[in-house]
Amino acid sequence: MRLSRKSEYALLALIDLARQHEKNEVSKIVEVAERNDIPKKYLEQIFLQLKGAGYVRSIRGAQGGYELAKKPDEITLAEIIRLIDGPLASVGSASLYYFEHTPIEKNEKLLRVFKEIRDMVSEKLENLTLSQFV
Amino acid sequence: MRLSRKSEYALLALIDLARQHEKNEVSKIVEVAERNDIPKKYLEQIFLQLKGAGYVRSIRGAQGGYELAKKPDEITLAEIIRLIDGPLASVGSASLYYFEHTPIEKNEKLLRVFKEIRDMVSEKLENLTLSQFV
DNA sequence: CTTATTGTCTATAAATTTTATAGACTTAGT
DNA sequence: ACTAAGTCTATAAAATTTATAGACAATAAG
Repeated sequence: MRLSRKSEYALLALIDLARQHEKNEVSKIVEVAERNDIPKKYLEQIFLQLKGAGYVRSIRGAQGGYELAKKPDEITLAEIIRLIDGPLASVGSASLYYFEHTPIEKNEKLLRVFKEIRDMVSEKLENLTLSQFV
Repeated sequence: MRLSRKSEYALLALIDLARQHEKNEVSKIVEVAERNDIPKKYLEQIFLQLKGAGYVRSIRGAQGGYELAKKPDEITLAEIIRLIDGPLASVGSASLYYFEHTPIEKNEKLLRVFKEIRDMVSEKLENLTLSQFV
């Protein structure tokens, strides 16, 4: 899978929150944005999406901000990338979570190769959590 | 990396040519297109690109067509995908052939993960040739 | 030597995705 | 009240993907 800029931002922002998590601190969007060179307005949207999926919690109003909604070791790279970018697989027809028919199915051996690659990639990303990157 | 439809078409078309290669036969674009359900006009462009890169040869005029310019076991999946889609890596900053700076470089450990994934994927695709799929 | 067949080349278009930016609104602390 | 922060929805600019169109060039067959 190709990571979008948005996924890269999401991972960096979550790791940032994971660091604050250790200090039991809440971060404002603008702080996370500045620390990681992420456009603030874009990060707002990303956090909303992460919040909708239950990875972060927000506190509104003055002195508000964001914090992780789970422990850093309970959030894997795989689920974040799937949330933001969709399939980990290289082709839709090799994807489990986002299957769709694509021309490559015409050649079974070829399809098998991309399923094997998907397996290697998922295995790796599903076993890495935010806690490994703080 | 995410494979584009175009890459899927290119692989299928090349494998088709590899089959004809065994019979020492030339294929017309329209034949390859029909056998593999590829839009003919799109396949024209793909073949032109593959020709430019030296993977296929064309014979012009009546009774013309396309054939492989190399032996099937001399063409790897990796090089075709790189030609059509660019980087195998998930992020530009983990790519050797198409390196570019991206935000993820801010976290070295994270970058290392995507370099490891790139290595696994390249290793696999560089060791598979068209001959394995005829 | 004319015609039919097939590849060549370049432009363009439609759709989708990516990468944001804008601004009005809501909530909560002081 | 006022200010600081998150919320929500719309929109836009750019890039990429996925083709389609059509005029042109080369070659074989009759």
